[in-house]
Amino acid sequence: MSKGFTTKETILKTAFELTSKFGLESLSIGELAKSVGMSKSGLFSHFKSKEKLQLMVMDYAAENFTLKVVKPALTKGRGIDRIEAMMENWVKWSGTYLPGGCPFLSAIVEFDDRPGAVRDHIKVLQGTMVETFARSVEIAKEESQIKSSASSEQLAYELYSNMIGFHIYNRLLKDKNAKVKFQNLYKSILEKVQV
Amino acid sequence: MSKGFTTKETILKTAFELTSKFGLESLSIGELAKSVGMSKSGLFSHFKSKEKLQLMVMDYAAENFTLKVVKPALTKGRGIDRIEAMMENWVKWSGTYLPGGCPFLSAIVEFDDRPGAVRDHIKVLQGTMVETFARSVEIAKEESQIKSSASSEQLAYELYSNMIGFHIYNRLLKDKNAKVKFQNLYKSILEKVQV
DNA sequence: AATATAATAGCACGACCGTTCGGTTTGGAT
DNA sequence: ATCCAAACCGAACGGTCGTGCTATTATATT
Repeated sequence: MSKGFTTKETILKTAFELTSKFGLESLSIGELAKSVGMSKSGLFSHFKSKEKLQLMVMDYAAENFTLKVVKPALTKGRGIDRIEAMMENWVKWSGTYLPGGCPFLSAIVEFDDRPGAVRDHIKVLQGTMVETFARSVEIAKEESQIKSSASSEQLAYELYSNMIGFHIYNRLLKDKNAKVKFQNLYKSILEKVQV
Repeated sequence: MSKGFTTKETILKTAFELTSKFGLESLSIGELAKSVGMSKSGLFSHFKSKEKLQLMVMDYAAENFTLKVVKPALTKGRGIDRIEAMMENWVKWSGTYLPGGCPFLSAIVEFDDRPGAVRDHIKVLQGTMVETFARSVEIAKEESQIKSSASSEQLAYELYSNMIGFHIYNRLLKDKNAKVKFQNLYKSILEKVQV
């Protein structure tokens, strides 16, 4: 019971890193086994199919995101501070913590045209992530820090778009001012609706 | 001379569509040959390597983007009208013209961690695309429609992020209001700096 | 119409893919 | 110390991948 759990965790951690670097699609069982240092079949027996592995990697990534981005922001008070903390945590996550690109983004673009369990799962995970943003905006509205007329769905969309934009500017274009642009945008997004 | 050119164009068109649906990475020569209706080796001889094929597909996509998004907007007058036309053309391109997702976006996330000719090429193409946006903002500044204090680089970033955000909301999350959110954002981005 | 050249097909190659199976090693409970 | 189940390995399977090679067919030029 214990041993199996430990190695499975090790596998998922390595798989998470490989996915960040090369995408969920290119994550091959043979290569993963080599990275972990065990046999292909030994690794495979932990997951009964590649699809199940992919699903678990996405869950691992989601937990990681919650742990590194969402949870630390909860120590901040309810309102705009918390939203800004989540934005800054995201920059750190995307820019320094991850060994490669955002595992969700690659999964999204790789699977949004392939119907199946993986696609459905990513959709759910990204949906809850967007809802988390929308909820934090709602809280800021309850605290009278954001105009009650503002749409939390719209704001969540704007914050989300900014995150993806930063990621591409930072990773592909290697824009040195990507972080500043990101901060400028989320601040002006919030200013616009601030009471 | 003529025949070769025609079939090569046919191949690239099909490859462009397959890339839109499944990504540049998953574009396999065998599958592409089957779609076009010719033999694997016959198709392969047109491109001396898979990498060259990928580069040409990206060029094809860039031409297509220019043709469908940038060029039609040039009929509009210099200034904000033209910027808004490009935004609307992009929605049409991304939402209705393409058979799948944005071929650039998939290429970006698939290759931003794989050094090589493909990565370098995408970087150049996306760079010029962003510069096109920045340039159209510059023009609007020359026409005194946008404050001269506004940073065209910053605005290009904001417009670009919005485009990617829309794409994900529309394709993965299947948000029915994605287009409205997109329009709201680019309008508020432009309003903010309008003279 | 003859000829040179481009375009395409067929076949084979080594490598890797996900998956299965039979056997071996290992760890924890009795 | 014994025993059983869990963990792991090695080898092999049918497929697909990109890429050569040789031969054949179609096209363009003279």
